[in-house]
Order: sequence, then structure tokens, then C-alpha cells
Amino acid sequence: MTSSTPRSPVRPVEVDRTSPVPLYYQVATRLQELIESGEIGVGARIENEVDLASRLGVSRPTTRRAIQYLVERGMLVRKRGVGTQVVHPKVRRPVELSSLYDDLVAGDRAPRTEVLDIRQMPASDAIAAALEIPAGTEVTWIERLRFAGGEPLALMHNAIPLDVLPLSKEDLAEHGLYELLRRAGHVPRIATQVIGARSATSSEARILDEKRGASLLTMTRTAWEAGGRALEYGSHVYRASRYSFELNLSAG
Amino acid sequence: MTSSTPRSPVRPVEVDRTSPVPLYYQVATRLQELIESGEIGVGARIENEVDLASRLGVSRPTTRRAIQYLVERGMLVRKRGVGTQVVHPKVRRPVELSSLYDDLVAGDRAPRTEVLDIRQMPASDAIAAALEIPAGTEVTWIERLRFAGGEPLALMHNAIPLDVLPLSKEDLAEHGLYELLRRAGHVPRIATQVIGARSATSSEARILDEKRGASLLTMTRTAWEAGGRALEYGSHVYRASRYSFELNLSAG
DNA sequence: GTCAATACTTTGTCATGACAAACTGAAGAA
DNA sequence: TTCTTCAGTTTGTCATGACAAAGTATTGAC
Repeated sequence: MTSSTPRSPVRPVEVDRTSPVPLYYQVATRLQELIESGEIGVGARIENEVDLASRLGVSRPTTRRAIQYLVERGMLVRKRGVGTQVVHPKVRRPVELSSLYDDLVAGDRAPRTEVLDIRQMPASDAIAAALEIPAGTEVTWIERLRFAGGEPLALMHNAIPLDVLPLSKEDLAEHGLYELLRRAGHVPRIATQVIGARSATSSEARILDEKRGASLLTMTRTAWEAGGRALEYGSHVYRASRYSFELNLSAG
Repeated sequence: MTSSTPRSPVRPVEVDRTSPVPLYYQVATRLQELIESGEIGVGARIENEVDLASRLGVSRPTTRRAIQYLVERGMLVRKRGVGTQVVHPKVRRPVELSSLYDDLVAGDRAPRTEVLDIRQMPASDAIAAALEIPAGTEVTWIERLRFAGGEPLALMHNAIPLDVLPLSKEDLAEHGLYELLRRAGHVPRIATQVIGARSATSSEARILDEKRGASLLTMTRTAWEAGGRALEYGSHVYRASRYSFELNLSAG
């Protein structure tokens, strides 16, 4: 039984050399469209690099880079001596580095934020350690209650070094923390998170409109920007009945 | 005040052209060692690509690839017109795709597995949907209790398509599921996970040696191999008092 | 002294060419 | 038939060369 994998010759993909968009990215985007639309089905092998490159009028390294881009996103798989195959029709992004607020906006869940507390104070040892800064450095400490669809969803505590960003209660009520960070030119690039669970204390239960002892998801996170500077430390609790974390992983 | 970033000229890095290890990987590994050992400190800029390449006797693309490798791992950051800077002394791996068993072995926590149930059955609608296979396809359904350090840690349910791997109770008692998959030539490459929390049912509490209503971490996962075939669906509960998930994220 | 224009440095993108390594499948030998 | 060998295909690695774009530092004008 010869399992002849269907060969889908990629239809005329044109590259625009006048565009400021890099060629490899143009090629990758076009390939992604063809795969997402189903014109190149799962299991199909795409044209080999050399032919594809010559037909598109670009060099092989450029083609390789485009394919590599999709391989890293989990859509394609390459095998030496065999070819490149479509394994998944959708982009599997790695775990995204975004704020809860952004996620809720994207999901159309009408987020609202109530700032319960905001103050400046020297970092405690625990916070300083998490942010990898000297103990006693001035940070802004905030406590926020996040609502979605009119219901409380999460109780969030954050520490942000004062020299990163001055924060006001008004800004925080209307925007997500990550949006404010980005707007100030601080782009979070690396983060470590720990996700756990525990039972709600009575005060947490009261604030979150849960019963005492209800299960909560806990998440602590430290985020750094490109320059290696710590941007924020967060310690949050989510109502497990209303929220869960979704992750897409891919192993090299 | 001129903040002159210290310039650490990389010491003689030699590449071995007789080795089967790719040159870019040799360079990356050597750089990584220098950074992890602290010889190139955090904040320091490394030599520019052109000089580094000529001094190592390799081409610039090879050097770039080595640097790119470390950028993707979160150790280095590049800026056009500026240079390449060390931002973190340790490798920040993306979320790893490994089994709990492997993690416990690596952490020296003496894992032990008790297979509570193992049977073959047609996939239910929910399982078939998760695995993206036709409903009714034969799967192996297993229920395992995982111990660490002599204490129960997690109650795990898995479904594995029968044509992926025949499983025996003995194998599962002595090896992690992912180890068995790998040994059979099925390498998990992509997975989607959902992490949540809830209170333990009375039977779960009894099995896990927790009080009734104790908080449990829940994780459901579907994993696919390179070819796009679904390998396993898992639905697990962990004692929140003994376990949490750690993630390292990096945003492009 | 302050600001704008210019030169320089460094990474980003792209082309061309070459050989190596892994896999497939067909032809040939036992 | 069954195994081995070999040729062909396809991706993996590497070199060389060139120009573009972004940021930094210097110079010069006012």
C-alpha cells in the first residue's frame, strides 16, 4: 500500500518587493492563509524549498525562513529527505504574555476594574526578591478587583517599581496594567508564572462573592522587559468557578 | 552621566570543524556557558556579530544563528544599531512538554505509580472530540494514582488511541506515560492544556488523602505528535497543597 | 549652550552557491 | 522472495557578499 501523500502545489504567491514588509514574512503569511483556509489540507506536503523559492522568485534562505516561522508555530513539520508537511490548520501560539484585561476585552466579556488600594511603599523582602531588585526600593502597590459580565472574577495584587511607571487610580480603573506599561514604552517580554490553587479566606470569599472555602486559582507572576528590567510582580486569585488558564505548548 | 555598558570581549572560543555538532550550536553553547558562569555578566553587551564571526572563523550567518538561539531562550536581546545584550543569566525554557513523572524523577521526588484501572473501550463523544478522532474509536482508558515522597499527589485519567500504543498495567506502574510514548516512537510535540481548580469530591478526597472540599488543581491536556496524530487526552487532578505549575513565557 | 544635520556603528534582510545528511524507493544479488 | 546497494529527493548547514534600517555619537550652525 503506497500512502501517496497528496501534493498541493502552492498557487501563485506573489511577493511585493516595494513593500516594507520583509519577504520571508510575506511568504509565511501567504502560506498560513492557504493552510488556514484549507487550500492546503492537513497531512498534505507542501512544495519543496528549492522549487517553491524559484517559483516565488525569492532565494532559498528566504523561503526557509518563512517555513521555519510556521514550523515554530506548530503548523508545519519538516523532515530531512522527506519534505514539509501540514500538521495543524490553526496557529498554535505559545502561551501568550497578555493581561487578563486584554483577554477579557478580546473575549467581549465587558471587563471593569475597581481599584481597592494604591500606595507607594518600599519593597518587602519577598517582593524585592521576586522583582530581583534591592529590598527597600520604592514600588507602587496596588490592589484591584476585576469584574467580567458584572460579576467579580479576580482579586489582583501588583507591585511595580516606581521608576518604571507612575500609576494613578484613574488610569488603572480604565485600562489594563499591561496596556499602561506598553503605552509607557515598557514591553513585557519574559515572565515566570506559578499557577496553583487554594481555598478562599473569608475576606476573599466576601469580596469575590463566593462561599468561604471555595476553590480559587492562584497565579503569581514576574515580568521583565527586553532590557532585563523587572516590570511587575503580581499575586492574583481567580474564582475557579469562572476562570481557567488555557495554554498551547510546543516542544522543539 | 555616561552609562558605559561594560564590554566583555568573548574569550577565544574555538570551533571544532571535525565534530558532527553544527557550528552554530557549538558557538551558542559556548556563549551560553560564558553567560551562565557569569564571565559575561547581565547587562553586558557582547561583541558585534561581524567581529565575533571573524574572530571565531565562522561566517556571520552562523554567528547570527547562534545568537538567535540564545535570544529565543531569553538570555540575549538584540537591538538594531545598538548591539546584543545579556538580559538573563539562565536559560528560560518555554513551557516544557513533559510528564509529571519525568518532572518528579528530575526533581528527585521518588515517584511511584499505582494503576487503579486500565481497560479498552470505545471513545465517548467528549474524549473523541478532545482527541479529534471519530466517536467510538477504540481507546485505552487508564486511571492512575501518582505518589511522590510516599504521599499521593495526583489522580490521573488518560485516553490513548489503541492504534497508537498498546499499554499494560506493568509498564504504566514503572514508567511515565510520556516515556512509554516516546519509546514507541511517538514524540509529543504540540499540546493544549487547560488549568483550573475545584473542590475535591469525597471519593477524590479519600483517594488523595485530603479533606473533603479541599482545593484541587485540575489539568486537561491533549497532545499531538509531529504527524498531527493525537497521542493522548488526559484529565488530571492534583493536590493543590502539594503541587503547582511553573511556566516560563517569552513573547516575540 | 542648544538644536539639527551628518557620520558611524550594529543588527536586519536577502541573494547565490555549495556540500552534507537523512530518508525513499527501485534495482540488483543471494 | 528477501535483503542489500545505490541513486534520487529533500532538508540541514555553511560561506560570501551586499545593501537597508535603526540607533548613537559627533559635528556644525545659530
